[in-house]
Amino acid sequence: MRKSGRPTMVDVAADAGVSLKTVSRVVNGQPHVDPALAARVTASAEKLGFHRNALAASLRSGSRDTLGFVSADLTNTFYMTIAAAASAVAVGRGMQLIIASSEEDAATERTLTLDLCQRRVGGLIVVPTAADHTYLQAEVQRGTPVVFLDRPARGIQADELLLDNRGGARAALAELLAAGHRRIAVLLDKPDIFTMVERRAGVEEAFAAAGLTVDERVVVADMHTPQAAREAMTRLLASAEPPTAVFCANNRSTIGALEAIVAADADIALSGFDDFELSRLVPRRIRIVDYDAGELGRRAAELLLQRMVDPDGVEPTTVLLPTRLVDRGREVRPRG
Amino acid sequence: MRKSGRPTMVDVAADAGVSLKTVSRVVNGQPHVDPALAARVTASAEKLGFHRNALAASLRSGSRDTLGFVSADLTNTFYMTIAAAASAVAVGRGMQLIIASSEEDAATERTLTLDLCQRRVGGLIVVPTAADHTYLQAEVQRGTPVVFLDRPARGIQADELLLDNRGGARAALAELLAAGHRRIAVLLDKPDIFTMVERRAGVEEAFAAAGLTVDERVVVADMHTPQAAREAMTRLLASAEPPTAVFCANNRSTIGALEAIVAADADIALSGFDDFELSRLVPRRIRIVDYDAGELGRRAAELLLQRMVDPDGVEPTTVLLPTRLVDRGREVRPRG
DNA sequence: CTGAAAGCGCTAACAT
DNA sequence: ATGTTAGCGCTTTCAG
Repeated sequence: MRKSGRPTMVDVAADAGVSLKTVSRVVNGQPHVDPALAARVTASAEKLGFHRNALAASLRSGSRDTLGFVSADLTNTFYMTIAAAASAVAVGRGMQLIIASSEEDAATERTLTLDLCQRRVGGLIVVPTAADHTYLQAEVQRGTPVVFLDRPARGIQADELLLDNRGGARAALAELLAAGHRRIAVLLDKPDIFTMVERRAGVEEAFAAAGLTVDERVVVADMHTPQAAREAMTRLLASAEPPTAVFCANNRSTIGALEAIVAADADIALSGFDDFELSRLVPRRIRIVDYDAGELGRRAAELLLQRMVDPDGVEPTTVLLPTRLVDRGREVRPRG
Repeated sequence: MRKSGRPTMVDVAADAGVSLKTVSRVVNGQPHVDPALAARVTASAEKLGFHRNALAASLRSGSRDTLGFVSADLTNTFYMTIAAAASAVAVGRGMQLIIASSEEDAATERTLTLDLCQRRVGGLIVVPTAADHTYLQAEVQRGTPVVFLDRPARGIQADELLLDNRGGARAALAELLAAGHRRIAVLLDKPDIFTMVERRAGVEEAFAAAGLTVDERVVVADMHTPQAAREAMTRLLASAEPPTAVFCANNRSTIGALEAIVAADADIALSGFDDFELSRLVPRRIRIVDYDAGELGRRAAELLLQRMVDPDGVEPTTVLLPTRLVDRGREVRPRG
C-alpha cells in the first residue's frame, strides 16, 4: 500500500503471494487461472479494498469505454430523453456516457468536444451549435466516430440522425388544408435554425401541393419563448381577419399560442410540432407532430458503437426519423 | 508519430527539437518558457494535430477532473435540472460531469457508482436508491467525497442535500385548513419512499397544529402514475361525501388529479408538491409547493469541490432546502 | 497455467 | 530556462 492510500495490483499481488499479472488476470476475469490462486487473489483484493484503476487500464490498453454526448441544452427534455436512451445502450455494453452541454454556444461546444476527445472517448454524439465543424475533422480521421443529432453538421463528413422535420410539418399542414382552412397562421422560432428552415419548407410544400400559397401576413418568426408566442397569437386573434388555424413550429410556440387561445376563448384549430408534457391536459383538442426521441438516442449510440468496431464500414449516412400526427388535449365543457 | 496514429508529446518534442518536458510546459501553459521555444512547440503541435491525452495526465498527476452524478431517473426533469446546474459549476472549474442513472434500481446504482470510482472521479453526487450505502464507505474514506441528494443515505457518514419536504407539505395543508377545508384528500406515491414519509408527516403536523386529525378515509397511497391518481381522484369525486380540497404529494399525482377534476368539472381546491411544465396553463387556479432545483445542483457541486480541496473541513452535514407556496394555473371561462 | 519485463503518455522531482 | 530520469497503475508482449 503506497502513499496514495489506494491499494494497487502490486499490493494485492504481494499480499496474495502471486505475480502482478495473475492479479490482473483474476481482476479481469480472464481464463486459465488456477481456481485456488484466483480465490487467494480475490480474498486479498477484498481484504485490501482494492479497486482497479480504470484510467491506467485504458491508458495501457488503448481501449475506450466512455461515450460523449454534447447536448445543446441540458434542461431540454427532448435532448435528455435522447441522452437517457443513449446512456442505456452504453451501460448495456459496459460503457458510460459523459453528458456535456454547449447551452447553444458554439465556442463552448468546441471546448467541450475537444475536451472529451482529450479524455479519449470512444465516440461522440453531438447536437451541433457551431456553424462549422472542421475542427473535428482531424479527430474523426484519427478514429473517434462522431454522430450529429437533430441538426446537420457543416464542414465534416459524419453520420447524421435527424427528424423528418419537413415531412412532419407538411403532413400537419396538409391536414389543416384538407379540413378547409386557408388562413393558417404559422409561428416559427428563429428562422435560420435548421429545424425551422425545414419545417417552414414543409409548410410551403403542403400549400404548393394544394395549389395554394402561404399567407405571409400571418407568418410570425422569432418566437423563442412561450411568452413571445402568446403575445403574437393574441395579436393575430384580435386582428381584423383572424386566422382559422395555426401551425406552431415547436412546442414552446404551441404552449404560448395555447395560452392566448384559451385566454381569448378563441375558436381556432391548432397543430404543433413536438409533443410536450401535459399535452393531454390542454383544454382544446389539438394535433401534434410526434416522434420517438428515445429511438433517436438509441440509434445514435448504436451507430457509434458500430463505427467504433468497424470504422470504415459504410459511408457516413443521414438518417431521417419519421414523425406521426397524433391527437392531444380535450375539449372542456363550460363550468357552472 | 507511433503506430497508434495519434501524435504524443514525444513526437511534438522531436519535431520542435526540444525536450519532452518543454512540450509539457507549453501545452499546460506553465511559465518560465522562452517565447521563441514556446512558439516552435505550438507550431509543431498544431502541425501534427497533437491533443494531450488527459487520461495519461491524470494518471501521472493523480488529479481528478471529473465529477460523477448518479441520478435515479434520467428523464425526470427535476434531476436533470440539478445535473445541469452541477455540470455548469464543474465546467466553470475546468472539470466535467459524468451523468449516470440507476433508474431506481439499487444494484444498478451500486454498479455505476463503483464504476465511477474506478474511473477516479473527484467526487460523487448520488440520488440514492439503495437502502444501504456501506459499500461506499471505503471510497469515502479513501478520499472520494460523496453528496447524497434528495434522499438520505443509510450506513454512511456523508453530506446530504434535501428539500424541506415536511415544511412544504405542512405549509400547503395549513393554508387549506385556514381556508376552512376539513375534508382534505391526500394523494401519495409509494408510502415508504423518503419524500412521501416526510410530506405525509408535514400533513399530519398541519392538522395537529390546527387541533384536528387527518381523515384517513380520503388518504390514498401508491399513486405512482398520473393514471392511478386520475382514477383515485375520479372515485373520490364520485363518493357520497367528496372532499372539498386535495393535496397531491408529487407532480405526477397533481397531473392525474387535475385530469379527473377538469373532466368532472369539480369545484375543489388543489395544492400539490413539485411544480411542473405547463402548470401555468392548467385551467384551474392551484397552489404549488415550489423550490429551486438548480440551487440544489449548484450547492451539491460546490460542496463536493470544497470537500475535494479540504476533505476534513467540517463534519458531514444535512442541508434542508426551503420551499415556497406559489400560484399556478388560471380559471377558464365557459366557451360559447 | 504463471511470471518478468517493457511501456502506454504523461507529469514530478530533480538536475543543470 | 531547459532537460533527464523515474514512475503513475495497469496491460501487453514474450518466456517459461
